[in-house]
Amino acid sequence: MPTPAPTPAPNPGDTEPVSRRARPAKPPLTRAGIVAAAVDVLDAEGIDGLTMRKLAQALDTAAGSLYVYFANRDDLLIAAYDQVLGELPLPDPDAERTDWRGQLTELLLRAVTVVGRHGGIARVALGTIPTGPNALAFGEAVLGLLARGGVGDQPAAWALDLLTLYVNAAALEHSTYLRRDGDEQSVVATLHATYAALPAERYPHIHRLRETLVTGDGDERARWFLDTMLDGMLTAQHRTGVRPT
Amino acid sequence: MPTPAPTPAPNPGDTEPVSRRARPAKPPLTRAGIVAAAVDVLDAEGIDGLTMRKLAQALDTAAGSLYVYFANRDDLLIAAYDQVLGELPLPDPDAERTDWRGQLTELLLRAVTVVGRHGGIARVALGTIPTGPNALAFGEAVLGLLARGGVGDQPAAWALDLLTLYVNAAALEHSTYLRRDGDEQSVVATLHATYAALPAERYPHIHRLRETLVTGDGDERARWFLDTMLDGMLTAQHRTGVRPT
DNA sequence: ACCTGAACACCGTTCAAGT
DNA sequence: ACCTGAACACCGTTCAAGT
Repeated sequence: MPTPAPTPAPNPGDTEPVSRRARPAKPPLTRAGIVAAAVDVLDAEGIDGLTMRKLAQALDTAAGSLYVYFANRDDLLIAAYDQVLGELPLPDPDAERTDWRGQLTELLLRAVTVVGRHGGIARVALGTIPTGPNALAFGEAVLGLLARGGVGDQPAAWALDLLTLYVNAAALEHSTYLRRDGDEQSVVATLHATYAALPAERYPHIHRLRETLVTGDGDERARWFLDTMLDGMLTAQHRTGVRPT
Repeated sequence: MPTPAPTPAPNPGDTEPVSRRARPAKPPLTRAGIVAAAVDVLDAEGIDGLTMRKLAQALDTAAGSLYVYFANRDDLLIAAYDQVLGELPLPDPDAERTDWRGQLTELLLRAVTVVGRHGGIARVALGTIPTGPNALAFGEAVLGLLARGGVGDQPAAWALDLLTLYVNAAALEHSTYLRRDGDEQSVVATLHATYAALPAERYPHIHRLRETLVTGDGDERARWFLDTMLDGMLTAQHRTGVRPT
């Protein structure tokens, strides 16, 4: 809620007093204020429930007013995504050589949690490469940790792309688990039932792995992914003689 | 129950052909026919352009009729996704031990291409685990190849999840490149310009890697991903003493 | 059993008119 | 410069009524 600025002292040259008794002169909207409200609506209603009209209502304005600050709904969603990413604490880039691998793991897990808790906003970052300030700061942090691990330039660049993709896809999946209709357990139970009902002759591997396929929560899978990925990258470097500094 | 009104007296000025032969008794709709038409609309208009009303128009029926065959639009999109996956040729599961790694790579690349050429349909497979018949067949094929490579059960299960995620995310990205507004080159050029414009002091790693970050097309990145992933999985197995059969 | 047309309750976006 | 209200051109979904 924006609080009206208190008038400090009667300024002689002030052009202010226009006597607007009709309404107590709402302060103008701002991009920041709109984005903050957008995240609130997002959390309450999900990304599909975040409509220009509902957002305007939450801000006590008309839908058309939003177009002064955002070109369209997509533009607004992109801003909301970057706002959400801003909740993610990043490792200090100047910190001395602590455990880069552990830090990268924690950063990745936190990113999935943060993005995944905001009603499917992850969807706007899939299919495009986010370039908002917080997305860039995240990228910079990841590249910094990879560089400290001695990962080469091209692998690091591609790894950033892949990690971003993973974070958003995992976050989106997490979002769907958090929906009203069913928790993670029931989703997993349904999936398991689907696998268990398959004919073993036609789907021998799925049938054999029907338990294994649904084993492990998001954290466990994310850790496995990152470990495997980094092992693979370091193996390749070992082969080509590159060494961590 | 109200008695149906008797047939009204024929209107003499009626120019409308009363005979039913005017229209040759349209055959009833089918799920398969609707899905096929849906993919056509999808290819022409993209996933956001695939509306129940446009699809009905393409089928020369009313939008409401579609709800006899599909519970809602999401249900239809899921069916369209599986239909698209059906275009993907799968390796013969009975083939004798040929190059499993090469086959897996080709399967992955083809999957990205096939799913990516259909107007963003990949989006419906992100955030959920597809369980249509063709999605299951794809999963069975991937698990088969991994098993032939001697990959353990849990890594194989998680790898399937990860590969599915990658295919759909990469396909979605590919779809956005194929949109009318800009080809891949212009998207990449814009991204590169964004990186190049960043202050080097605040984003040293991104600035240093501004060229490297935009190097490599989808194929190259997919190959790198799979190679790295498999290297990592086989390394871990090597550590724990598991051996390919 | 299936299809139709109309209705309902919404959308994003634009724009003349106000302040 | 910003906001408002109304309008435009759409949506997904439901349902009584027809065949």
